[in-house]
Amino acid sequence: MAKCVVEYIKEKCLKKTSNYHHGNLKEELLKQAVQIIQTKGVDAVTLQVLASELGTSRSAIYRHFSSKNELLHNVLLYGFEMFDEVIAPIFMQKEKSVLDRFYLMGKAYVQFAAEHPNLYRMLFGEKFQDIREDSCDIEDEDQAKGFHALVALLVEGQETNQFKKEDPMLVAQTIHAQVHGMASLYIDGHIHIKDNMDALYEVSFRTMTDGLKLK
Amino acid sequence: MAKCVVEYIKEKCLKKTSNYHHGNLKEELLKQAVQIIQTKGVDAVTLQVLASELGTSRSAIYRHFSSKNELLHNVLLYGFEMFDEVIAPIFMQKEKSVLDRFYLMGKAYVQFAAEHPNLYRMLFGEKFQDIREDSCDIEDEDQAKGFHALVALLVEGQETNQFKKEDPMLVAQTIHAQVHGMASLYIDGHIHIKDNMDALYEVSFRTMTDGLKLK
DNA sequence: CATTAAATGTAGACAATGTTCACATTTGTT
DNA sequence: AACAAATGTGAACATTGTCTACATTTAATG
Repeated sequence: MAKCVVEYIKEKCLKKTSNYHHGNLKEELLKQAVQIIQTKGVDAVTLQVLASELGTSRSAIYRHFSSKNELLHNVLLYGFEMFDEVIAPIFMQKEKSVLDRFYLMGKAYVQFAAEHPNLYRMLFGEKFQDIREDSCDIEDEDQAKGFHALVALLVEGQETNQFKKEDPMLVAQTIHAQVHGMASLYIDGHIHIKDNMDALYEVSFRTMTDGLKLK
Repeated sequence: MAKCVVEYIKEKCLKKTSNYHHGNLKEELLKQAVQIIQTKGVDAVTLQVLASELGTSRSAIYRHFSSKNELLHNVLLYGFEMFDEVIAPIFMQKEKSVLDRFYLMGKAYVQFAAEHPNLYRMLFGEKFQDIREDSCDIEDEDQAKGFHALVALLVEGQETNQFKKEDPMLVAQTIHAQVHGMASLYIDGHIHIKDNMDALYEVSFRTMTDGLKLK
């Protein structure tokens, strides 16, 4: 009922000027794709849906992207930017203690995954492995940026005699595995115990940091 | 070249008796599906490929499975059995110390994922979340079997004053997150540093157990 | 053994998918 | 004003999962 009206208005608005040339179809396509991904998952992104939602045709999309995969590739870039803007700044808060920054980083990481499960799966899952490898942009600029900050934080902890002296790279990967594991298990339905994700995070953080500390 | 001969022989063998009734198509379908999954991933499992590989037609499959998804569901059952046969026995080796059993369990877990990445992704990934939830068989008998053994091991460690007294369920999930995280990052291409997966496991194990131990 | 019923396999259709191609329209430049 | 570049359209294609009507083989029953 109400949806019909919405559809009607949308149609009107889209037809406003000429209806042939859309103007900024490329950007609209990306926005629409992101929205569908977040609400219904990446498999729900269909050229047909994408096109009709924007009042155009499937083949028009190929004027802006050489393939569906290339479109998703662009979405991935946005996703990594978003992710980075959430995580990276935390490492820079030098006024906070090393442990506090650890805590906040992990929390933010898990929360991002919980709030954007479908996007998170795209960023770290299998499906777009090739895309990540192809574009050096991502591995080196975005994701690795956060990772290197993590390593730096570990070194800082070691040099101030708070942490044991293990290989910082390996420790960073250990920590990444911990938060990625929590996030993945959560968004893939392996943590049933009624919403005690917070309690799990506390125990994980305590265990991990106790393991890192100098005795 | 050689493939043509193989195809020819396979055709001959399949045609041996009657060529109409296959005999044990259901089992063959499952086997074939598993093989394709392990070599090319679950997305490569196509009814067309499945059928022609076995010298039959797409629609014949529907005499044995109500849908492609139900076929994959059966594969999932086999997968969980395999997984369980690898992991569960380790917990039972009472002659070994608690820490040793931890070490071996985690190692076996990660190795299973590394050796059967596509199968592992099916078992713990998002795609078959619904299937896992539907069939209580899996959650309660198989996967949870290993999980409960892990909890029991933790309790044993606590009662013998080796481990801190945290909620065993939450600690078990922490540990699961750690190994699942390692496994996932590895098979999804996030651990590049030349095959030092073993070194990573050592650091992770040390950190985790140091965090669990009573000081 | 003959007949019937159940199990199993086949061919063809369907809609939906991503992709391509020839063609149409709009925009920008000379 | 004319032309070229950019952008959008509609029809076609092969491939996907699924369904239906029909064929054949196997099993059971008289």
